[in-house]
Amino acid sequence: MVLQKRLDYGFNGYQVPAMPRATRSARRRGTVRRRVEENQMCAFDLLATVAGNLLLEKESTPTSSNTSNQKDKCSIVNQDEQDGNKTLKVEPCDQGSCDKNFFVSENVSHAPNVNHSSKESSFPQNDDHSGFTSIMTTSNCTERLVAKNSDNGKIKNEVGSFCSQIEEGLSMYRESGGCELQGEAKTLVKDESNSTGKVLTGTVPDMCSSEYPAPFKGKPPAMPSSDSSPKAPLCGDHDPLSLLPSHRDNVKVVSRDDDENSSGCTHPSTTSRYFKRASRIGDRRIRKILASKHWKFGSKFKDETLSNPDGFIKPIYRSRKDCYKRQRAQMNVPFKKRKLFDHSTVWTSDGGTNNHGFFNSTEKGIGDASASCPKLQGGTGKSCSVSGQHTSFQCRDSHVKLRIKSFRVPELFIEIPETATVGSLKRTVMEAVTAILGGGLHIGVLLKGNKVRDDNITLLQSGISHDNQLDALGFTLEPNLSQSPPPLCSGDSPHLLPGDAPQLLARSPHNQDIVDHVSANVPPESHVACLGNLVESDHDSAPSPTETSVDKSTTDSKALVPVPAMSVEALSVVPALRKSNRSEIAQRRIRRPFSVSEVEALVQAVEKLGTGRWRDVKLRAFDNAKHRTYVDLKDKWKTLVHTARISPQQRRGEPVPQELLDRVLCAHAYWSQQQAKQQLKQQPETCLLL
DNA sequence: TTTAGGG
DNA sequence: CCCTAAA
Repeated sequence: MVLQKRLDYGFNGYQVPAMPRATRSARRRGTVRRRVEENQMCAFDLLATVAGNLLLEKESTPTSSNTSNQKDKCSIVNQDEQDGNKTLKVEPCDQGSCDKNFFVSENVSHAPNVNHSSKESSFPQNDDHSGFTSIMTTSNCTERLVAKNSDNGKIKNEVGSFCSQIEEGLSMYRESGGCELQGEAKTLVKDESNSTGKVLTGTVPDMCSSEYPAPFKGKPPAMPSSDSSPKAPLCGDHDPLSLLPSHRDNVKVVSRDDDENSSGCTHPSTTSRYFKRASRIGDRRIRKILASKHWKFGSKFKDETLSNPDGFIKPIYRSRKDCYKRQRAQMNVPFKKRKLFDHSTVWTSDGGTNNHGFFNSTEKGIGDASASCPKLQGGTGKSCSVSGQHTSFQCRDSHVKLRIKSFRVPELFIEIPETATVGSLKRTVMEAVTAILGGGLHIGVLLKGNKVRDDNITLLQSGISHDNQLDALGFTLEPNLSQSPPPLCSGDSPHLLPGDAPQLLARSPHNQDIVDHVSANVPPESHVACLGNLVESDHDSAPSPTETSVDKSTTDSKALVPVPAMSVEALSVVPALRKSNRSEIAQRRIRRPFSVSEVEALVQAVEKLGTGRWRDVKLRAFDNAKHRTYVDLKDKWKTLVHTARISPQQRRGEPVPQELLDRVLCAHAYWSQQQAKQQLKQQPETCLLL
């Protein structure tokens, strides 16, 4: 069975300067967007191809019988199962079957995301900010190496082995801090973790200060630093160089750095919320800040144009770092405000000569892409609709032939300064599209407006094979939301991000230093471009090997992405590593049990601040732990109180020292009393007033 | 955005 | 942890 699909990527819409809202759902969208952004670099080349005409061809082994039980074969979207048959190949139209195969299949499309692991060794309980901030940084880099064979445009399909290679190869970046591609070694980032990483395991001195309510003064909380984080073996660190693909003629290395971490500020909100906020913020930021400022630096990059030897023009992604640095330098923004800078989704794209263009895929746009489709049950969604036609349908041989006239790209929102050139606009759009494409696309199948979710049913079973249904058949491109679960190495230490892409940013996980942009090191003229992608580090000590949180994947991406022109590998590789199937955009955050040290910190903070001031508690004791929101802390306190009241036998999970539980009860009682007193005081007052 | 609580 | 009403 051969399905030939021609893909025309159309924009569902893009807006120039319009920035969509920020709704609660932004969180999800933000996440999605983030993901997209994360991977954006991915397929530049693909983009080019897309711009032209793409043929999506699916070749599946023909099933001789209609009753083929081989479900997979019928599914257009692949699943996890690696079935060669399910692979979608994107090929240039003119070549019906050449070796250029872009694998779009999900199987392959797992981006090598990295996990990030972060670890906070302890809660820095510094009072506030001064000393160190925590940050973890993990940058996840999404990296892609794409090899291009310039000859004849033939691309070698080396996906299988390549994927693994890449991942490993990338890891090297992290360690060495430099990558060498094609004989060019560029230092992208230095991993400073070793040098700067100090583990803070102590108690915060001030905790014992007089602030502590009288009742507790007597017992200054001792902070056991139980948290020493064992360093897990670095997974994925292998001899990178050897693994790096050497055959690529042209490798484009793009590094994206997220500066989120660099700011070093922690956000009180949940990670997922971060995204939401981030995206929103990002927009705002883009709108407001970039609009006015970006071109300050914009000019700076003007001259940077990179073109491949073979005449391929490669857009260079500059790191936003520069921009951000300036901004930061200019403003000493208070904690809350600084948040705004986090997760900015904007990166300056100077595709060569102009860098005025900023591309921002808003949550909505991207989010819709992925999210809306499923919702489109009534009919094909605007953004998701794909005009598809079947050129022919042959029941007899049980082959379904489809011709997809065009694919619609989910909404793209682009903001670009008025002063930007048309060329930059084009590039910006291109980048936006690339970002989406590079994000590891999923193909959605819509039948009469309903999304066909079950990939295992046959076309026959789904009804797609019915002639009359073909008109109702639609395909959608969906951002790949799936997260790549961190490798099994659940190292607490950030260094360990096993499967991760090389982390470009210097991280000092333990001391949680602020990571500054390392990307600065990258010479402008180098082919290494940095895309600014903010990395959200959550250095949580939570070892969650199985973690697949969206947040993480989205957040962590810092990447150095070598993107060779038109390489199949890029697509196949990147996506391949990615975990799939989680199309759910918003996933429940992974569970991260509080460690004893965290509990300690929490108890200490609550003893001091009382209940009801969770934000302060967060700031005080968990400022570095981005993944602990004040809500989380509040919830934890709730459970702690509960735990303290029940018998030890009934308790589950990591045992909390009785001493701590006692303090919990004590503090809880104390503050409850205080609260009651407060109310009593107020009662009379109100009465008097009345 | 935070708090406070229920789920 | 999530979700939300309230503030």
